[in-house]
Formats: sequence, C-alpha cells, structure tokens
Amino acid sequence: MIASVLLEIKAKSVDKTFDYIIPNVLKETLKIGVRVSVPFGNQKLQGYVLDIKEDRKENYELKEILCQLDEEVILNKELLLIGKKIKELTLSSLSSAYSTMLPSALKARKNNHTTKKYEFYLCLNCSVEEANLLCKNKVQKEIISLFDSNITISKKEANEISASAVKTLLKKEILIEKKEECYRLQIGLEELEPKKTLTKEQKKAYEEMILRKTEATTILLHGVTGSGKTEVYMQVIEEIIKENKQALVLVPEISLTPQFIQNFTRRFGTQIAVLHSALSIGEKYDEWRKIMRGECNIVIGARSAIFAPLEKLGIIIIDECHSDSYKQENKPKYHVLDIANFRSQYHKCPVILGSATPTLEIMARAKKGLFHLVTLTKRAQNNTLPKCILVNKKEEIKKGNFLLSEILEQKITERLEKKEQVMILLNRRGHSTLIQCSSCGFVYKCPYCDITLTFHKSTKNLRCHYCGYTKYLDDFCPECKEESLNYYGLGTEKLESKLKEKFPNANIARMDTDTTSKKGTLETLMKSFREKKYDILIGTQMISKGLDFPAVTLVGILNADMTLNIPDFRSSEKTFALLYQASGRAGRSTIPGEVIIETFNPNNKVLNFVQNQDYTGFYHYEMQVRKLLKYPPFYYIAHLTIKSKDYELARNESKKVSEFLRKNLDKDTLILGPTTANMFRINNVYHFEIMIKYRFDKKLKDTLKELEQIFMINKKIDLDIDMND
DNA sequence: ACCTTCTCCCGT
DNA sequence: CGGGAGAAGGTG
Repeated sequence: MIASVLLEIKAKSVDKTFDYIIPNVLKETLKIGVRVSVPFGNQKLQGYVLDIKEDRKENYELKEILCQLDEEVILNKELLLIGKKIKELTLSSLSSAYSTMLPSALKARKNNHTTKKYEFYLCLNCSVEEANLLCKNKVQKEIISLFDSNITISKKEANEISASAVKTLLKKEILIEKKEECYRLQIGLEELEPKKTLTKEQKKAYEEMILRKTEATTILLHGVTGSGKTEVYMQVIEEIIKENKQALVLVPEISLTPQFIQNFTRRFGTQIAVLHSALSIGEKYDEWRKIMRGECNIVIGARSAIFAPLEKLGIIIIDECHSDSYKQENKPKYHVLDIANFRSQYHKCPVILGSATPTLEIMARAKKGLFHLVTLTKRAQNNTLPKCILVNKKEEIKKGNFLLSEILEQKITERLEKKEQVMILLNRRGHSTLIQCSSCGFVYKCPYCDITLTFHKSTKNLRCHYCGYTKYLDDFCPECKEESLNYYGLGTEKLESKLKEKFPNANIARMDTDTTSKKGTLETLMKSFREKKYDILIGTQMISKGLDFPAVTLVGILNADMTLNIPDFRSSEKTFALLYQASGRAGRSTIPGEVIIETFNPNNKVLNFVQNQDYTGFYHYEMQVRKLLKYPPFYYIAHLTIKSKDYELARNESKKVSEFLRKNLDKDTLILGPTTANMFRINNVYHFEIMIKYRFDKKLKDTLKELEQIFMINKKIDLDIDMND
C-alpha cells in the first residue's frame, strides 16, 4: 500500500505529493486526511496524506512513513476540496492553503508541543469494604470514603487531601487511574434568555431566510445600524438547529467581544464553539476538535472560522460583510466570501450577508438578482437614526478652534451635564504625527520606510507605524542641536490630553492599538465604558465597528477626510462605511443621537451622503465613478506587487513583468504600471505595483502562474499576486 | 526546508 | 588550480 503525501513546507517548488510505503502497523489506521511524519532527504518532515493507493507504476525505491500524527482525520473530504479551491483562486501553494485552514496547533513548527489536555480520574479496583480493610492509614481511608457516594473521583481533588496517599494507593493497586480528554475552554453557563419579538421588517427577513434554508443561495440582509440583525440571525439559527443542522457565524475580530458571545450563550447555552485570536493555541485546538467531532451546533468566529469542519452545515452568517478583515492579508490571500460560497454549494445551505454598508460588489450582485435582498430600514427599538451635522473645519480654524469645533465642544458640554456618553473618532494613533525643527526645517522620518515618524508621548519615543522602528526623542534637533522642535498633527494620544485639559471633570478613556495591545484590556475598557465609568471614549476606527453602548448619544468624528485622500479606489467606500458605522454608534437606545463630522471638504459628496445617512445615494453615485474609471464591480482587479531590497532590480523586473503581461493577456485587459506603491519603501524593501483590470481573460491565470514560476527561483525579488483585490 | 552539487570568479 | 560564495537542483 502506497500513500501520496503533501509535505508541509512553504517553498512552492515542492508543492506536489510524494509517495511513501505504508508500513504494516499503519495499514489499518491510516486514512486520507491525516498528518504523517515522513523521511525526506535526510530530514524528518510533516505532511498530509492526500491519497492511498494499492501500488505504483514508478520503479524507484520508496521510503516508509515513519508514523501517523493524528488519530482522527483532520482534513475531511470537504476541507480537502476547499484547499484545492484556495489554490485555484489565489494561485497559492496547496500546502499553504491547508496550513491556513487548520488551527496552529496542527501546523508543523519547531517546538510545537500543543497536545490534548487530559483530566485524570481515580476509581476503586475493589469494593469499598475491601479497600477499607486493605488500608489502615487515616488519610488513605479518607480518600476511600470519597467513593461512598461516587464511582470515580477527580485525581486533583484527591491530591488535595494527600498526594502521597494517592500515590501509595495506586501503587498498592487499590486505586486505578483513568485519563479522559478534556477541553481547556469552558463556556460559562449563562441563564438562558428568551427570544425577543421581531418587528415587521425583521419578521420578513426571517421568513425569507427560512424559505431558502435548503437552497445554495446568498441573501443580503441590508439593515441600518441598530436594526437588530443579530436577533434575526439567532432566530433563524434556532430553526436550523431544530432540524439537526449546524450554523456558522462570522464576525470581524473586533466585534468578537465577550458581550457578543454572551448574547449567543444566553440564547443557546453550551452548544457553541468559539474561535478567535484571544484564545490560546491549546484552546483553539480544543474548540476545533469539539467542532470536528460534531459536539456543537453553532460556531462563532473571525475570518479563519470559515474553515470550521462542521459536517451538517445548515447556514453561514457573515456579519458586517463589508469588513476588510474578511480578506486575509498574507498568503494565501483568500476572501471569506469565496469560501462561504463554496461551502454553501457543498452543503446546499444559504449564506447570509449582513451589513448597513455593503460593498458595491455585494450590493451590485444583489440588485442584479444574483443575491436575494432583504432590507431593514428601521431601528429595532423604533428610535430614529442619529441627526448628523457637517462642520467646516477651515472656518473653525479661522475662528481659532484648532482642537474641536465650537458646536462639538458645546454639545460635549451638554452631554457631560446630562450624564450621557460621548464617543470621538480620530483615525490616527499616537500623539503628534509630524515632528519638525522650526530652526532648520528638519523632519523626523523612518530610516527604513518613506514615512514620517509618529511621536508617542507616553513612552516619549518616535515610532514608525509601518515597520515598528522606534527611537527615543531628544529635546533638541538632531541636525542643528537647537531646542526648537515643533509637534504637528493630531493623534488620539494628544487628543486625550487636550480633552482632559478642556473637560477636567470628565472621565476620558482612549481605545486604540496602543492602549489595547495587552490581552484583555480591550474587554475591560469596553466593560467600564458600558458601565458609565467614563464619559468620553476616544478611539481609532476600532470603536466604529458594531459596538453597542446604549448611553452614547453623541458621536464626534474629527478629520473625516483623512481616509478619503488615500490613493485607493476603495477609499470612498471605506470612508463612507467607517463614518456611517461610527455615526450608528449614537442614540441606539431611547434618547435620539447626534453626530458631528468635522471636515476640510464640507462639499465632498461622500461626506454629504454620510450626513444624510443615505446609503442608496452613495451607492448610485459611487457606481457611476467605478463604471467610468473601470473599477469593480464593472471590472475585476488583480494586483501584482514586486518587492526587493535592490531598487534598480525591483524597477527593472517590474517593467519586464508589465511587458510580459501586455504580450500575453487579452487586448481588452488593461495593464497599469508599474508604478511605485503607495508605501514605496517599507522596511528598506522597495515596492512596485502593477494593476490588471480585466473582465473575462482566459489567459490571465495561466500567465500569472507562469510569472510565479519565474519569480520563484529568484530569491532577491518577491512577486506578490492578489487575484481579487 | 535543507542539503548537495554546480558554477563562477578570484588569487597565488 | 584550489577555495569560497552563491545559485541551482533534488528530496519519494
């Protein structure tokens, strides 16, 4: 018997299977989809068994599999197919596809010793009477007495009485030890909460989903912020579970708070498995195995949870489906929606996409009739959407209001008096974004990236937000030695200290990657804010997503144009979603909310659509722009990035690549570039970009595959292909 | 990934 | 011609 093994190594040159002889001891147990350890050259490597066959045609000597690494199959039929799909969609290697699909405990890494956790139990080898006769020791008898009411006791418990007595009893064979696998993560038992009554609109959405529960279809649930999408999801899931099927719920990492999970545990109890980055490797591994064994009906998780090996999948829910966290940034650059689509076909089950601001691609498909569209136009508690005011920051600066506009300051004061809460969004962390010497004009820049360094006051250092370079900031200019450094640019840290001066009686909290990098601080901060321990919450975009703080009645958005000016065809869409979502944090309970948006371009169309909370208007406007400029959803975009530490090499090679593309691709396909990337130099690596706009180019995949092959050999230069950007 | 072999350039 | 560096090639 022969097994075809795919080795788990990153190098693409070995992205093929190798045949090994299955030794007699493994003949019974070895199955397709388990990992094995095999000899490869003079090393020992891990691989996945992808095929088992009777014999082989080749006539060279084969080596034997060393051992089997899993008792259970870890790549079932469906996962095996998904891996192939990822390879096809992203042009990545099959082994990298499988390895992103699996929990990290199952990945080949040095000193990776995550194993199953066992709980040890003790039980009697004889009757209680016999045991009592056999031991005269008082402590030993105490342990034996535990068996009066139990057949087995936990070893931990017994050890607390006396570890040495337990040892002796085991030695005398009066007790025997048993071990049982246990799960590290224990979901706290919550008191179950009954379901809420649905509004008319929610009911309609619910019914549409139930109607299509056995169709391999996609339903877009387009609901305004606070329209109660979660309640709809939960009631649909309830129906799915009743039919002995399972549900997969995806949310962006940031929304995966204990709060959110609690909502589900309060409705569904312990039949839930959770997968997110705050879990340890061991905990994730346990949750994953729980899923694999079919011990839970609902999986809630971030991006990679889309690979949760549920065998009876009945529904896939992707909440906040516009979030860019659903696209993996490193290889393989897969998109959750593509995987969801595949699984939906495989299981004949619907995919529910939920968002207040769907991407244009998603909405266009819904309007075209490829997706079913359900709309929630009203907030669930029937409160109104927040009132939104645009403020011209240019005018404010003329008036001398540098930090906050007059109206925002006034409204904050009002809220503080009324003991209501305020959220302020400033999408830039740190203290000052530009440090310049007023004497000689010197500006601090990152020595490895083309970017100015941001000053962080709490640590008194300068930091590059791209490569992490850090430098202590002296009081004098490093060029002319004058003590004349000026701090320009507003970040969340400076905003916090300035607001503390302005509102000395307010409790102010700041939430950004600097204050929440430590595990658990994010949760604590959100909990304290919810409990009204703070009056004002300052934060970067992380405060905009899906958070529900009922006492917030005012949202301030500072420097709203910032994201608008990044040269990316999606910047309008991203800005709209960010600001709209942030606005949606206001007035989620009974008191109506207000939103103040400060901008230097009060006439900007996108901001006006945000002001009017007009998604449809924005959609039609932006669709025209996209059509005119040949962007998605009218054209597909593939992005090539050519990276090298050698500037000349990167420049020349990227020119060659674009020539190669022009020669090989269809005439209707547009090839733009090479141009220097937005961030031209990161960590001393130069980046060049080529953009391919295409509609139906049959030659595209093969041409790009060929390019990959060519670049694989060259170690000095890196080609990065993003197929569905 | 890692190890072996091949190739190219330089220096005595 | 030997030695070192780096690219190319192979692993079942």
